[in-house]
Amino acid sequence: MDAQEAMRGAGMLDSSCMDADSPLYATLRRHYLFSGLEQDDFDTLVAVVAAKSLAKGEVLFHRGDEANYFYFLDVGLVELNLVAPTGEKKVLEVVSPGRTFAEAIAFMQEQKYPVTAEALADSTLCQIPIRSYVDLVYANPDACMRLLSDVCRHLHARVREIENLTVQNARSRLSSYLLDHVVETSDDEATIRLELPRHVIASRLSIQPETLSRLLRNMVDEGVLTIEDRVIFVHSLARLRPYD
Amino acid sequence: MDAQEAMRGAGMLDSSCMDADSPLYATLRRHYLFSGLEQDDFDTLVAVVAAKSLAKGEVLFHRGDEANYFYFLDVGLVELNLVAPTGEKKVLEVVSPGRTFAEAIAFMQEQKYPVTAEALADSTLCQIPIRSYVDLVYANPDACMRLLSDVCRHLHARVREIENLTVQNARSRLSSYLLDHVVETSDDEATIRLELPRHVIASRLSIQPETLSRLLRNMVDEGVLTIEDRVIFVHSLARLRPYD
DNA sequence: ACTGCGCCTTGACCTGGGTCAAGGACGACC
DNA sequence: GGTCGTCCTTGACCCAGGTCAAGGCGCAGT
Repeated sequence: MDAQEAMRGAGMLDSSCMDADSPLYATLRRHYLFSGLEQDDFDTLVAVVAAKSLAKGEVLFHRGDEANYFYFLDVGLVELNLVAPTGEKKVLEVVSPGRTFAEAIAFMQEQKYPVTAEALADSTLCQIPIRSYVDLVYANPDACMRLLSDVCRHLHARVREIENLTVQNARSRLSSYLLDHVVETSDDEATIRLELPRHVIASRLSIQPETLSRLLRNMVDEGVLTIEDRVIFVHSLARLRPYD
Repeated sequence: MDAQEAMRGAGMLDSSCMDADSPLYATLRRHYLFSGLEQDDFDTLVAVVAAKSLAKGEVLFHRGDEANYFYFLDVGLVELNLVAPTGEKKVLEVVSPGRTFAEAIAFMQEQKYPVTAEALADSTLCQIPIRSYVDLVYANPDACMRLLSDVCRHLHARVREIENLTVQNARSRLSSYLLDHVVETSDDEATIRLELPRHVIASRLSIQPETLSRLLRNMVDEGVLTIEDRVIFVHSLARLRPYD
């Protein structure tokens, strides 16, 4: 019990390296941050990669922690957030399976996580030592270029987010969010599936859950959409974005 | 007259390549994006670099323009901004001499400027073909690493900005701005020089000029600081950030 | 000297969205 | 089947900051 508790505290860690025939090995191999690597290089890297599991609500790392690893999410959901001195939390990003996160700190002067990572659901991930990866990249222009483009994409996403926050209001931010999550569309109608709990969505949009609730209510009242639990039917995509 | 007008329209361009003994050549050589390059590589690059000058208010490129160049600012001041469909403008960043900008788009999938660049003062800059630079970097791990760290620094700055916008209010954003612009400090006092017109500062902070004016007024009324045109004397640094 | 034009300040007013408080709906566990 | 916890909704109220309108100040051009 004690031992188990201790492991939970830092997330469970399985140091045994991955098998070359495991599905995870293959998935990782195909990831764009690794696909450019030579087979040998990849194998040396995998040897220092550890599997890790997190229970829902567990924190993987805190903002300001020394950053020695970046992560690949295999199963689950991880949120990257900022916490204000006053205690309020802002969700910057929600990472879904198949994606890496925190790879960008590898090249920052200050080797500290600029965000906090917390599991939104029970999750399993791969912990990749930054140092080892950087060494490989250094010798591999292709990987370097991919990494650059990856980081630039992040940068661009952040610029768009700042735009959302400053030149758009809550309603249009919600519209953008909804449009980004359409699962099926035809003509002027669409179906949307909300994959996250409402309060996480609210934080992503930098509004309060109450406001999110009210905005959705308004849209329903306007006849723009109908809501059935986590599924939303948009009746008029045109009217979803009134002031563009 | 006609010819001059035409040139102004797109900014004046001087295609003659730089002399190896000009001060600008030396400055560029020392810039961290170039200092890692071999002398030969640098010289081939310089051969395709063009000098450009902009009058105050002139736009260098618009958001969405095809991106073939990034820039080094030699003299002047350039603002990077976003314009909302409604016409309001948000200043993302103000570039001062000695800095490069737009280097990050080099590695984005979409080769379009994500922001608009506008001269805040008469400026002269170097126009560097992205393609040529990328080719060099590709062959040069050192330069690649520097570039990565540069882009990551930008990314981190954006994350901090999002934090400012969401978890801090206008007053603390202003405090942060002031603290970032201290020119002289001793004990609990400091002197600050505002290098930019008030309305540009306001936009950087995502507030209206009126609000900026009022916030400064409040601080003066509270006895926290005194203002003399563009110079601000802070009497109590402690009281500048009341709620941290 | 006069006029015009940026740029800043001030006041009066308005509103989007936050805060607080009170439930309702649903599932998990005993 | 209760009861607790989590998540969501709704209503009432409030406030930071935006908007609108009216000057003030400095300086460039004639």
